[in-house]
Amino acid sequence: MAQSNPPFMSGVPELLLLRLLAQREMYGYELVRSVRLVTGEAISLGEGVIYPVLHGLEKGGALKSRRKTVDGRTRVYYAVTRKGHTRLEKLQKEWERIRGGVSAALDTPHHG
Amino acid sequence: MAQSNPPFMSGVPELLLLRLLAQREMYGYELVRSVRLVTGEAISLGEGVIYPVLHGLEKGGALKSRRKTVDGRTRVYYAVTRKGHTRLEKLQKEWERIRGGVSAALDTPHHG
DNA sequence: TTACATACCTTTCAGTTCTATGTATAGATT
DNA sequence: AATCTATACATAGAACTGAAAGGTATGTAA
Repeated sequence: MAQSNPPFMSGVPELLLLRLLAQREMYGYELVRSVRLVTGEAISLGEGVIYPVLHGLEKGGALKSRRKTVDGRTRVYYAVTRKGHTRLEKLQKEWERIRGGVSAALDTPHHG
Repeated sequence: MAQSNPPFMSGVPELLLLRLLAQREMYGYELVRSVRLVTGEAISLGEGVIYPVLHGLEKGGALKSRRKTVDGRTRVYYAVTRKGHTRLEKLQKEWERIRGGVSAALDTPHHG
């Protein structure tokens, strides 16, 4: 069946990519591996997820890209703009709000 | 504009409703207020969100309902079935996985 | 009779992730 | 030479699902 919309993932790819790129510029394929790494293998994003998000963020002015050829291969490096930093902060606050709300609900002891 | 797909909310309504109903049976309108309460006002779900989720869960066998008239008003009370408990546990684990992954990523210190 | 809170429900919209698929090159293996 | 694997970018289509808006109806209070 291939469950196409797993729960709790909306907004997560965007947040993770912005966060990683806020540390240093990276290219798409590198981000695929990096997401797995920094999330402790908990979250894995395919290229089909990563690239559309990168393109969308660049279109929206949150990222800027530059091409670079390394070992005969062309890579597209992405970096966060000022606008992207603002977007990242906003997303982080939003994540914290939802996370806190869900935690509060789950921490309520239930008899069962 | 009314941002129709806010980030980080996918799966959250279902998780919260199952969790609340695991404590005691409740009716739709009551759940609307209860969600706000237990999340410390962080999360608010409208009736247009609640009812479809309840119907979907009942259809899937996770909830069972019974009608009850109180003060001349008919209420539909929902309770979690065994299947619903299984579903809740699964969702909780899933939430914990994503939450952990994102936390790990965000906790990584970044130079900026 | 007006207004409001309660109580239920459906329709429509729109945004997002995911899988699957496709192209192309470099390097290693056979 | 041929094949395989990893790298690197990209798009298309499907499925899911939360939100807003609208609709019906009743009890209570002003």
